Amino acid sequence: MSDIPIDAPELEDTAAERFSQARTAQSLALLEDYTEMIDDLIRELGEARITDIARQMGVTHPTATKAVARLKREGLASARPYRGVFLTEAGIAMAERVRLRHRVVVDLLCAVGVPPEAAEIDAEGIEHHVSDVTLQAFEAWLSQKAG
Amino acid sequence: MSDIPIDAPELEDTAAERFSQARTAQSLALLEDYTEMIDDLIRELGEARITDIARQMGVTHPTATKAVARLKREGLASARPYRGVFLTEAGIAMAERVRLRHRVVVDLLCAVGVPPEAAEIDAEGIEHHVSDVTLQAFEAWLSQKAG
DNA sequence: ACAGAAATGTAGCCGTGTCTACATTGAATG
DNA sequence: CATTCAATGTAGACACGGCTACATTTCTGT
Ligand SMILES: [Mn+2]
Ligand SMILES: [Mn+2]
Ligand SMILES: [Mn+2]
Ligand SMILES: [Mn+2]
Repeated sequence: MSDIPIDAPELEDTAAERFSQARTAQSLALLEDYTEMIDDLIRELGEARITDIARQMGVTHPTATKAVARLKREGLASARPYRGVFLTEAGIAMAERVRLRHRVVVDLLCAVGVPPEAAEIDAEGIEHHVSDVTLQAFEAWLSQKAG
Repeated sequence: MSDIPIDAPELEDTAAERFSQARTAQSLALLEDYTEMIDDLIRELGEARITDIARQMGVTHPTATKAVARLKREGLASARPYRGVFLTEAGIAMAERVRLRHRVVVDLLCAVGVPPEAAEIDAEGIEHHVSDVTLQAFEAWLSQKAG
């Protein structure tokens, strides 16, 4: 690196980096959705059971079990057989971060005229691809618009 | 359906639908990125070779080959051994649709103050989760802002 | 306390997307 | 024309995320 030949094409080389970053973001999406949603369940019901997690995600219970196994493997959750699922500190942190992003994305979509129903649906996918700098820009724009 | 019990919780049932739609959108993301990018290559270089496709996507050439196989299977591309890859009518249509969405998303992000570099990166993931109604809202908002 | 129902666990299948390693083909160079 | 190298094909491994089917455990109502 730092070896950028003068006049090199190199125009396209950045595309690979974009796609790569999008793939990385996507690989985190499932973890983000599960942590946020498990946190929701704990807040609302006092616990997060596999059945509820599965229903909430729209998947079967073995799929939810596998996802929780991955959460545990990545240090985001803890669970013991036949007991509810709990989030670690890291899991709670991820849940809160993703909840904030979800809300801000929905707010921004609504603010530019997207119907709330569509905003809520699209935000579920968009949120995972909003970088910190973009999130800050959204927040700044929203507060400037309101204030 | 049409059997909505009065006072039912049912609040959470919509979440599953959101997640499900996000998963569907994601399953199309790879096809969209490849069609758009192959179309770009054909425009710029006159042909889309596996090596170029792979470099552009930031993957190895067997990965690109498999992706092209899926494009063919889904009727979006055609290719014969040791020849370049071509898009079908459906593939070209998808490429153009996705290119429009990409551009509109970047424009909107920039318009609300996201730095162009970040806008370009984030748009690569966001574009796949922008529904038609949201796209229209973006376009309306942008043209209203400009006009 | 017990039987039945509900929840959870587990095994194993499939499709996808990534990779490495190796085989084959095509193109360029002398 | 022969050699060599780049491009392409192909095989096979792995991780992931979805599913069905079946086993086990826990909860619940009588
Ligand atoms: Mn989401
Ligand atoms: Mn969300
Ligand atoms: Mn993309
Ligand atoms: Mn794009």
